[in-house]
Amino acid sequence: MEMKNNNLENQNDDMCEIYDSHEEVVGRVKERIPDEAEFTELSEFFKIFGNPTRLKIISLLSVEDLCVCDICEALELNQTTVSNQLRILRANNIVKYQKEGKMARYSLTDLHIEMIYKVGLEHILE
Amino acid sequence: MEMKNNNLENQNDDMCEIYDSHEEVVGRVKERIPDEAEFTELSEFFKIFGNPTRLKIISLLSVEDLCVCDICEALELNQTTVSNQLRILRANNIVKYQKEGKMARYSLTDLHIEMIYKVGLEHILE
DNA sequence: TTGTCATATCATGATATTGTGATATGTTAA
DNA sequence: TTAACATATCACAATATCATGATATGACAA
Repeated sequence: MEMKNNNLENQNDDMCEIYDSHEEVVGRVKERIPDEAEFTELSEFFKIFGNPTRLKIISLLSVEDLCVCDICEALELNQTTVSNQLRILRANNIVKYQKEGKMARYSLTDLHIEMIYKVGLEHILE
Repeated sequence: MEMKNNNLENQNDDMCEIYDSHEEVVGRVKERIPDEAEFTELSEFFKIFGNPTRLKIISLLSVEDLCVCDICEALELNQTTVSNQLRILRANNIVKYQKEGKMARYSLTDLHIEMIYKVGLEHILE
């Protein structure tokens, strides 16, 4: 298709009254988006929300802080699965925990997590 | 480990002054979370945000509506890649489009998308 | 110490997702 | 008609992610 090479030369002007030329538009929007590294980091962050088990954990913790075994019971999942997902959630700064004897009490890192979860839920329910 | 079978019998009471019994807690939080189907749908929805190319498209469209070739140019990606990701974004109700001659002008479906994107960005930048 | 419990880590096969080349569709202009 | 362009779909190899079994760690009780 060789779009890249041709695109700037053969602009069709049939919509210039309504919209700016493509060249102008492209230049303008390019300036206003984050850089590569931030997109990578952000996509890693959102990837965490893209798994039902992790979402369930986030959902539980948005109600109240819980230890691992309570999460296992509430979700009827085995301990390895929950623990593995908690590790991923921890590594991505989505949950934090506090050791209490042999237990580990997990909670959400901050309000952003709850907001994102709730806005998403709102979106799919409407 | 057989946690499931033992858990209800051998509750350790050493934290009952501070926290409710595990049984109570588990019962209570279980009631307050969505059902299986909603978690599946929500995770499919969030999965879309977990890819840098799609995030870039969302980011561009949060600045202004764009046609496919402008997106290709702005992101320096080939047309197939962009078109494929746009299909996924469409299928998941994240972008919509309007045909204008041979062009297709894409925009974000609603404000939820922009909110989620921006809260996420805020989270990783802090 | 030894045992048990709560949790974490490692390894892995099954499955899903990625970007992209090849190709198709549909629109406009000549 | 034919050609050129904008966009969409298909097919696929490379890569990533999943849940889970096996196993390790670390705390407390006996």
